[in-house]
Amino acid sequence: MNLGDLNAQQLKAVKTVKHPVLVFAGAGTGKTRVLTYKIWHLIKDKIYSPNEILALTFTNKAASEMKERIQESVNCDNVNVGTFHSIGARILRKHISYLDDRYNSSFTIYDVSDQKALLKEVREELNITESKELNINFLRSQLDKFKNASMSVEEVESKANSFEDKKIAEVYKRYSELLLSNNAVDFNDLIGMPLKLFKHSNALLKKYQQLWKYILVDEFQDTNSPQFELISLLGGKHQNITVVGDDDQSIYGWRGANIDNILTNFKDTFPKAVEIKLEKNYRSTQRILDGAWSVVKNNINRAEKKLVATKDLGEKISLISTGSDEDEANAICDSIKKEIKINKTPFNDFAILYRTNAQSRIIEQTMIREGLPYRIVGGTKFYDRKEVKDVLAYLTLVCNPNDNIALKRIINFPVRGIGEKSITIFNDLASEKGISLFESLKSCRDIKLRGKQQDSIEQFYLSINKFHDLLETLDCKELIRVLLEEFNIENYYKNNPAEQDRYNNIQELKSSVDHFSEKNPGAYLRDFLQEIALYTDLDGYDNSKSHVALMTIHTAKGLEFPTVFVSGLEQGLFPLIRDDDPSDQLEEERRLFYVAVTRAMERVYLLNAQQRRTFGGLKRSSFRQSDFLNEIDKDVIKVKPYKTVRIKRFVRSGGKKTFQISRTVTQFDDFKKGDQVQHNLFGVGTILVLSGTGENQKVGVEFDGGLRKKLIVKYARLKKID
DNA sequence: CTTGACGCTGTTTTT
DNA sequence: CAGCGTCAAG
Repeated sequence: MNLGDLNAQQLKAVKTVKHPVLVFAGAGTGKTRVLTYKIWHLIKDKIYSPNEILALTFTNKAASEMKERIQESVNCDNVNVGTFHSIGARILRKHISYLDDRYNSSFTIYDVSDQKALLKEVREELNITESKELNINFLRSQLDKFKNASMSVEEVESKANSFEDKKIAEVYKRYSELLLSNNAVDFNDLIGMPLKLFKHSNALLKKYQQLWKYILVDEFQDTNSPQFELISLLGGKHQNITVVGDDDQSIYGWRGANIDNILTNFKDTFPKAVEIKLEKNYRSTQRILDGAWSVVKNNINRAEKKLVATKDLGEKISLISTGSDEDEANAICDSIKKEIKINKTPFNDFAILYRTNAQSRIIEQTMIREGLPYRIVGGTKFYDRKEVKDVLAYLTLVCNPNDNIALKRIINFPVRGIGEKSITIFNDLASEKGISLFESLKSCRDIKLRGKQQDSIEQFYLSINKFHDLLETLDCKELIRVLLEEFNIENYYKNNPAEQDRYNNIQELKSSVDHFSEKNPGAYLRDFLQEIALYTDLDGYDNSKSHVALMTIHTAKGLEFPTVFVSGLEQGLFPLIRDDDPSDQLEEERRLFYVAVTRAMERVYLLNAQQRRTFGGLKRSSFRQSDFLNEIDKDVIKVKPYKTVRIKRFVRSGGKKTFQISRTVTQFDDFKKGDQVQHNLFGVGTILVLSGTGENQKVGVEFDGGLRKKLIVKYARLKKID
């Protein structure tokens, strides 16, 4: 590393230390570079020592990449780099009981499905299971809203006027009580509770202000109000804070991200802030940037800026309109094959992006049929699988016996003959005695149950307790093995031929525990559980493998690919608009489009379909093309005609003559007569004759200077010049 | 208490 | 097309 590697603006961002710094860093302008160079600079020039630096990111992937780069450059691993949520969890592990002494450091982090399970209980308790309006998803979104706005239960209660609002307030209250008695927190609490901690204890705040003397924040445009408040508190005293972000890439408004944090709030809170704009783009061609900009510039709420490419103009953006989602997928696969044929591009140069996860299905099927290797990043996560969650619930309960959600999940798995009725009995007993549900299992002998049930409950209770006592002495690696054995979980799957996938997933879980335990010697089981709770599928994504990457645009943020396909450019899908849309939602969709296009280094394909199957093929809906395609600068677009021809082949089966659609051939000719082409050796030429198609296409070319050559497209590295 | 069949409903994006 | 809840039968 060398400060000479940086351009003037980057250098200024790195060297400005004694002021708050706000860096507007457009896509591909070296945002991560500025952050890592700055940390390197702070450490190397002994301005701060590594453990005095706190760097916050939004994804684990960004955090570990930054860690790695710091490790390489200054060879130290004690810089505090982490996601907001993981740093929050770390603070809570130390101090959570200060907030309420019924909490302890073994608390569980609830994910969405745990939250839903808890809300289900609340709905039953409050007798609102009949209400369609107060459904679980709605309630969850309300709780999210409250917590993103740092509203306490009391505040919500006092503002509730209508019957419905009062019910929602009741839900919030009961939900919070149950979290407490379960010794559990939700995702929002990982930010909200440390914030509360610092607000309540000035001594603690001071301690952390002295501990973390320099703060850096990545993707600052994605911060929500509690996150902004948290860094304002931590950095407010010493004012040593650098935030880096791009308002054009703010795409998490629905999660509470407040774009005003980067546009105005930072400058209001830190009036001495130095503002720096990075507008030199090192990633994309000028046409790609122009195309992306021509759409996002229609937003009203944005800071005025325009990226300049350091690369040349590049190729035009291709627009392919197809008749159906199947054809869209075909067009993508054909285009990939063609690029591979002509340019010898490896598979991992391509990314296929979409607005919703549901779109991946048809593309995936087509990729399989065409024999193209692919990898879906994100979507349903490994740790969300039922069997994996079951085992995790065992581990969770062992760590935190107060966790009723975990307990209920496994009390009858594998089957112990304990149903709803028995649980109610234990529940009553627990509230009568004022003990946890788990503790109430101890008294199973005093309860009207069949002897067999009593035996199995007693066994269950004693075993969980035993593992709980072993937590400190047994390594996670061994613990999971003994546990799987003791509760007969592994055999349950192993002996059932229909459950082999699940058995394999359990094996994979075991190896992920091993991996964790080797990477973090001496770590507790609860640390593993925390890592999993904050894990996303992106974290395991390795783009060095030769696969085409399929993911949502949200997941793709921060990544780059030579060639990017953006599918589903249809009004209603992208932009995805609902009936009750607030107008600023369209602006966020535009930013999402901007993010999608600026992932590309060399080539962009925009695709849409007139008809698309929804609800797994049951319904077919028609769409008109996306408004974004009207907004985009026509000069950077090249419309590619595309049509498919289905070949019907007659087959005989059992005397009956039927036909099959054997293959979809796409008329997507690679070269036409008269095309201008570029050859590595022979230079520029014109195509005179053509023969064969697809794999075997041959061309006769006359190159400048009169040289005539006959070439096989597959081997000649011909490039078409637009 | 468990199992299986059936009908309903919902599709944004994720730490 | 799921994933859920409900219901009836074993």
